Amino acid sequence: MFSHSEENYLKVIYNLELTNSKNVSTTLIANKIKSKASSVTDMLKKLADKKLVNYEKYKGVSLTKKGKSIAVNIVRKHRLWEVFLVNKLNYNWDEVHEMAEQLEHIKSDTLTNRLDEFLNFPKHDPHGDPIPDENGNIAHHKNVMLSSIETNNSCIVIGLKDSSSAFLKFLDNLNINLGSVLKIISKESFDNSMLIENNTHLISISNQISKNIFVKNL
Amino acid sequence: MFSHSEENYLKVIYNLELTNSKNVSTTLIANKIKSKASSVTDMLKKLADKKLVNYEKYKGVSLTKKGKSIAVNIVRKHRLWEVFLVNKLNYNWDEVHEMAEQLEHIKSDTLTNRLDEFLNFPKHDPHGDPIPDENGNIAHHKNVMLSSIETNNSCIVIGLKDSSSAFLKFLDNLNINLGSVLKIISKESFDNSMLIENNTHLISISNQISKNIFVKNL
DNA sequence: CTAAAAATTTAGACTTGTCTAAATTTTTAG
DNA sequence: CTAAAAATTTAGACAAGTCTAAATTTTTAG
Repeated sequence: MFSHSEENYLKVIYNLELTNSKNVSTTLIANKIKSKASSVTDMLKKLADKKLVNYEKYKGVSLTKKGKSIAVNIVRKHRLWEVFLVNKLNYNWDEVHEMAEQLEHIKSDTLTNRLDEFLNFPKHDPHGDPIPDENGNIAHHKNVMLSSIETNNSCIVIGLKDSSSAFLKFLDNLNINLGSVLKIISKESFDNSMLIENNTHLISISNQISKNIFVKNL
Repeated sequence: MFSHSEENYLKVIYNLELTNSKNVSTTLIANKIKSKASSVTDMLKKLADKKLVNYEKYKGVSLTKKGKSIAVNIVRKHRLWEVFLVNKLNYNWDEVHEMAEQLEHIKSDTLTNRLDEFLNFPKHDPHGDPIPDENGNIAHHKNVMLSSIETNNSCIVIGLKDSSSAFLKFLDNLNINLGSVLKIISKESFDNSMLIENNTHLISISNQISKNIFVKNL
């Protein structure tokens, strides 16, 4: 149906539409997939021919309904395979991205849904990102960041904005995971760092970090 | 490391070396992968440059040690994924080949071995074919075919020579599976068909069928 | 507003893997 | 043994996807 490469572009455009503006620029895509702007232009034309993106020269792209539906399906597969790797094969949350990048392109009408069932219909992947259902419906985080929680309040970690391997390992070292309950002890106004309590440990967290952790107020 | 296509050629050459002569011909490969002889010639040259096959013009190919080791690893992954699909996702043995063809190309140093462990180190895939271990060691069937069993003897089904979807469905209909115990009631000399007993059922089986079922004498 | 900078596209080339048609080699039948 | 048939290789073409370098358009700074 669609090539590995086409699927990758659609997935990347989908993710960039969520985190950036509505129309995604050529350069942004090129950086994300580590290729060149000229290569991206070529592919955008092909995707536009297939009615998967809305593309106008020099104006960037957005996904069409059809393109979005394909992208969401790739995201669904990526996240389900991540759950499989962590829950069934005992990988750590920082180890699964590359494998899932490959597994997300496996084509089968039924495999994804059987995997979903085998994993007990998980709602979130190991980084807290929501998993679209069979029909492409996907819940979205409410944008509550750790940085916005008030002193003396407690919250629970529900997701991450940046799921790079380096960031995940860093959180592991601080003993912060999905579900961790954090209490804000104090906030420093000069650098916006915060002192938080995680079980018995006191941890100082920079603003850069606290702006990348999604939480739910307790 | 190696492309999807290169891996496929190596796997096919490996399988043809087992079932056919030592040197595999261009045409045989072309038929197996449904491409053209000229395409095969091109690829054989590339594989020879990479020291994965021994290739001499007009003489066919054989795998080098390196080529064989890659091929065996692909076969290992293919068969482990088949076990996963049948044992964990409840697919039937005739439904898994195409998915496994895709999954066998997933590249990860550790994934295959973790999958192996998760599946409890299975020795055979759902069609009775042996699964190579981590070091590439692989058991081979003793070539006892159902057709060679004497009247009044019993045997147990341990594997199949032809694992095409059609043949697998056919066996399903006769209620013959891996592990089925079959008793030979009689053999017809004029067409070499045999009458066998499977639990309570009497089944007549043509010689073409009985030559494709591996068994172990009881 | 305008010139320089940045972003984007175009043109042309390259790689991988495939194909058709023609040429060559090997095998086979008589 | 030899001519026809079959198998194999070569030559040249093509599609997908990528790249560099040059041209063009848009954005930005003053």
